[in-house]
Amino acid sequence: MGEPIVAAWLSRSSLDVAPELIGCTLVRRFASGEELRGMIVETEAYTVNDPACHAYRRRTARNQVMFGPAGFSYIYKIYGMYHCFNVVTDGDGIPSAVLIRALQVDHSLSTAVAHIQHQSPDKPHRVAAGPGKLCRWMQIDTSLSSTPLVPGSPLWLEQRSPAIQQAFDDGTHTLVQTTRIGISQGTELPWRWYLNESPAVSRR
DNA sequence: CTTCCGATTGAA
DNA sequence: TCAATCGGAAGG
Repeated sequence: MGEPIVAAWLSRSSLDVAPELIGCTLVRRFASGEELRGMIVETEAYTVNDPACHAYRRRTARNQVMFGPAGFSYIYKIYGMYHCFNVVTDGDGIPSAVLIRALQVDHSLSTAVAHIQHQSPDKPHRVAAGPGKLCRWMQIDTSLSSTPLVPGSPLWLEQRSPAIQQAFDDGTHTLVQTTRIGISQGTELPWRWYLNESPAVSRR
């Protein structure tokens, strides 16, 4: 277990938070007490005055949580069959979020039940290599939207471990910054980041 | 109300 | 390259 990420740390521009979330851990906790973990290896930032942001046009029932304070989940259904998980960032009244696009899973930490529940055609290291895939693997759906990201909740975040931070510091881990995927507006904005050394990045 | 289409994925 | 599949958002 790492140090929990608190709302204050997320209360900054999504453009600052998104790259810093790489190497951090997303934790999914079930009512049974079972937990699934994955290291974040790919993120995208969405912010104000960003035509690709769901909150660009107006406040709606779906995107309202993005208008509130940082530290909550924003989860939506896409293409009628997948879900996407976001972390709400920045101050109250500033709609912005970071889309978590891929997790690197350490299968030695996964429990037997978790293995049974995720039947995926992919190789094990790719089970969470994409925003829709990570939600499928962690069993995340819209019922978990607007959840506070704090320990003991169904979802929370943990800071980079000392070992991971060291890997960034000594250059073993490097970040790639590029343009976002799957959008039709704001395509020129370089607001996607991924861990170059990870095999779990959705797309390069 | 009706129409359109998407912050995706996996198969052809 | 393209279909699956459906809820939210836009348009009339």
